Amino acid sequence: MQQVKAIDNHTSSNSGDFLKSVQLFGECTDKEVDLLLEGHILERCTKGKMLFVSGDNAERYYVIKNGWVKIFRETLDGAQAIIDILTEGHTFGETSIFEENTYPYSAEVVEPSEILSLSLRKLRYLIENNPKFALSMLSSMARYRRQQDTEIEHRSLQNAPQRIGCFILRLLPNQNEAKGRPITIHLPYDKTLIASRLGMQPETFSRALSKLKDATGINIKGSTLEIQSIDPLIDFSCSACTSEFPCKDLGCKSCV
Amino acid sequence: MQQVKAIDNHTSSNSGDFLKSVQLFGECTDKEVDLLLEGHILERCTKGKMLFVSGDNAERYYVIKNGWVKIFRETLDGAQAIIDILTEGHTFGETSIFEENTYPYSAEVVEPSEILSLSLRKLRYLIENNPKFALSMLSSMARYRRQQDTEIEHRSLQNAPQRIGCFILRLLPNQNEAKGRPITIHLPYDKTLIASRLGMQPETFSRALSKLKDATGINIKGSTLEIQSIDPLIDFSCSACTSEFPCKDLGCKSCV
DNA sequence: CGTTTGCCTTGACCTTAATCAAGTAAATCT
DNA sequence: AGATTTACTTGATTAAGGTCAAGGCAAACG
Repeated sequence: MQQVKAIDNHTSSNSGDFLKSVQLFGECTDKEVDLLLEGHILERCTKGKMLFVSGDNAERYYVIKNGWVKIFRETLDGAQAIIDILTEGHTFGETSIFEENTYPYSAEVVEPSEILSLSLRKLRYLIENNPKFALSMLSSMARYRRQQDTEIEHRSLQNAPQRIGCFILRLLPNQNEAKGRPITIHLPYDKTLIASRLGMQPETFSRALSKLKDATGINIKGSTLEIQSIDPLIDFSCSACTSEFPCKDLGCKSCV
Repeated sequence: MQQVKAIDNHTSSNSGDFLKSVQLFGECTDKEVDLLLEGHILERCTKGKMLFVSGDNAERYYVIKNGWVKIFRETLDGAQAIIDILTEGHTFGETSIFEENTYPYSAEVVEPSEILSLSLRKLRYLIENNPKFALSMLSSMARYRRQQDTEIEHRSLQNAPQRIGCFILRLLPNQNEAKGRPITIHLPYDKTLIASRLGMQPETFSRALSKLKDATGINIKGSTLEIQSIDPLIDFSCSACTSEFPCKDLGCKSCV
């Protein structure tokens, strides 16, 4: 019993530290974090786990501790529209506070992940009673909104190989430091999924990736990419973009 | 002097009523509305007027009383990415509170419009001091975010004629009442602009519109559309969409 | 009232990406 | 290890939309 409690506390404290590292909760007090964490669940999920389906009744929201989660919707005939694919430090499902308590999209784990789920009720309480937190939340939504604007822009201005190049650049944790030196990166999830994330077919992805290789000199071995310098990638992809590199608006791990 | 003041009050009161009719400000008290309106400017703008350019220092945000405003960004070589085209009751520039006080996009009036501009400082004050208002603002941002999600979805699931059909359906002020009866509508701004709003070339728009005409039996005379029944339009466009008609998420006038 | 301008349409052609169909590589299972 | 599934690649073909060029039409202007 004692032991179980100790473990609980430990877990909770870990999750507390993690929560504070998420931009949205960065300015919360210990007391607030404790409130938010009441009844929290930290789940280790395998690939394929559906967290919720569009239309489900929403009582919880989610924070990704690590891994990747696909946010999407489906038409009646099964075509998927991928809204976003999120990782470490991102939250989802929290806007259901404003949507009659249903989820407006589905969420599926696409790589082994640790996912924290928390009570929407407590989140709502915090928003309603702490103007400062409401401001954090607004700021976080504004950031996401800008990101989606950029997403729409990319779809209309960039072609397939350029979108892939841009996607790769956004995988770099610190784009400025990456300048000029060779890097090896791993694609974070299936190529087929990257393809639909970028709004193209798997075949197109495969071909566009080799065009990108020819154009920028990157090296591809399965899901491992060797990049001698990111400069050619920047030249190739960012020319069709309205913002300069490094792309502030985009969802790399460092700009959660 | 007395007279001028009277006019000012009158104007102010008009704008006050208008502001309260906007969802974002719907729950504001008279006192709050007065605060927001301090130093407001109501400007009658002609087509082509640039309200601000991306990167400009942001001190004011805007509310459209009537007319249409294009929100966009440009690449170095002049290609435009249209983020949105807004009308009556929509606000823009307000997220600059969270963006180091610069506008992340440009705004241009595309049809004769009356535009109200207000102080960002006072908006920020209200957000920081009235949790209820912060909540309204969050709700408004969540609504917009859902709209952008849907926009991304449409770009990937609908083809050109379907996107036009969907655009037309969203012009109807009350989609449910429109069911089954003949309607005449006018395209709200230039076809070329509608084309880029929908992410296609003017030539493609022109051809796609006649495909839509063939498929749904609508009648086109210049910028006037005669629709006997919207049902064929719904069948044609909404089949490639994840939400059922009427499309709740979308920016028709009635869902500001 | 004719001319000009800008907007729109149409036609011909080209590029891109989607689709269809095999084939290969890699991972998982037994 | 061999079998089976899944993910990925490659080739051939097709369709959708983009591009280039020319012409029509209507509103605005002199």
